[in-house]
Amino acid sequence: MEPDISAIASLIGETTRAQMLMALMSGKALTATELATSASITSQTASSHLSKLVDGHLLVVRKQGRHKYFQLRGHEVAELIEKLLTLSAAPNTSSIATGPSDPKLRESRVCYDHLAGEVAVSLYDALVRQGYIADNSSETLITDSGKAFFTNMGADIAKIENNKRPLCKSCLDWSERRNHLSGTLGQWILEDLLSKGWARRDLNSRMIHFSSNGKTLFNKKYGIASI
Amino acid sequence: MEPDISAIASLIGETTRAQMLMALMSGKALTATELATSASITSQTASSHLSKLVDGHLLVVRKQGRHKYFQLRGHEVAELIEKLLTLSAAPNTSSIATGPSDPKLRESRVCYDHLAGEVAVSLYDALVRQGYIADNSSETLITDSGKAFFTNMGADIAKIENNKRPLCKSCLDWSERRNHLSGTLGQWILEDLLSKGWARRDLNSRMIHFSSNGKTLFNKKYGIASI
DNA sequence: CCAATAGTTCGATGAGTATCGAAGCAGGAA
DNA sequence: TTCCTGCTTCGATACTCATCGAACTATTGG
Repeated sequence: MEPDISAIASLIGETTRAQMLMALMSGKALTATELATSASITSQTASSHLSKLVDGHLLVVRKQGRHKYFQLRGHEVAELIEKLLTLSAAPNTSSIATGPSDPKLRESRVCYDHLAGEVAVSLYDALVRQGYIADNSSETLITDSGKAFFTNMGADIAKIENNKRPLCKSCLDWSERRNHLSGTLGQWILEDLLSKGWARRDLNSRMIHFSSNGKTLFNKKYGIASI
Repeated sequence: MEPDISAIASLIGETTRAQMLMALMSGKALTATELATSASITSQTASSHLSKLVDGHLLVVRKQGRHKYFQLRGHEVAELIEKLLTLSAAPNTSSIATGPSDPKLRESRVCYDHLAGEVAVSLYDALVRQGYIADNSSETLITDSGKAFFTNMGADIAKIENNKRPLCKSCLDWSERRNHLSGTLGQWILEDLLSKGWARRDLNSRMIHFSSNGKTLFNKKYGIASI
């Protein structure tokens, strides 16, 4: 028998559940009540939805005291949602025509485990321009000079390369409609800039807030031309 | 506003519509009645579903006389369904535990525009073994000797490479749980072996039937060790 | 022109399910 | 213990939507 794709799709195909999943695209683990309030429903309803999402293997749950922390099951689930995002954003751009309600969200946000938005697209372009990654329109690769560059930045390339997941992967940005960097390297960049204190996650959204100093350093280190 | 992923997901999240989409994963254009019978519903119901799928930009329709031919909108939609397939197949393997009902389907089938199943996995392995493609666990690439090999096979590499779509792309096979070849090269291989008459599409399913002679030639040309 | 086939529209029915109030359970705090 | 909070279970309600019969439009073939 072919697997039944409708089971998983119908889990996502419900507005409130979809809202919860989008909230979890921040990569953070959220409690049941946090997810309930973010989707504007009661805790009873949220509980029902969340158990369905866990049963459907889209979420994992970790119990901690009297709290239950929910998270996306892994990057595979995140990638599925990304694909849905780009397909959802594509056709309506002309018909809805209104810009994004939140310009800050358009500028920089988290896409599960890597950076997205204008900043991420600029970063991608800058890395290509400097020859650290190569985008030959078929696939995205890290170059030798790129490996040297990231090693110099403090990354353990061998470690993050030794993974089933691709090191580099271009991921279509739904707001910019251009490539940004995903994969384990994209993951490292996000973790690195958070640990360096250049930016911090928003508490309640997928947004990323750069400090003005952090933004300057980020642009300088990665050779991004600031306007 | 973030795009609403639930709209598209709910289109797929209905069993009969999902069946129709799976039927269209054969890559062929099918008429409304063909899709209706394949999903065991009346033409009225099918008509309703199909118009929703077209409105949701998952299908395109082409009118020809009194027939309406439906097709997946493009490889992006096919890739979304592939991702759903692998996620759907993954968790239940141990719980359901039964093999695929149709061993022929497991052996070789079409995945929108490329080959899938055991044959496709063997092909992938053979190409890697001979150094025609390189799978460095991060991404899949065609090598120079691979380019020479496929040019010798009659492919116009420059033409199929000059595309927004990746030339090589590994695609996880849901039945084998291993990589097979997708992308424009995977597309070329399928078209080539069909045009050479080594195999033919099944009329009513995603199955691919190799002629015994065609299978021998296929194995020989691509250096696949037959058991 | 008439018959046959492909597909659509409309309306009624029915199944599935999201929602929340009320009650219950469990972990942590006083 | 007693209270408070986070989460779950149960049951009733309401809403969405898949389904099909019946009637209708459009295209092809004689």
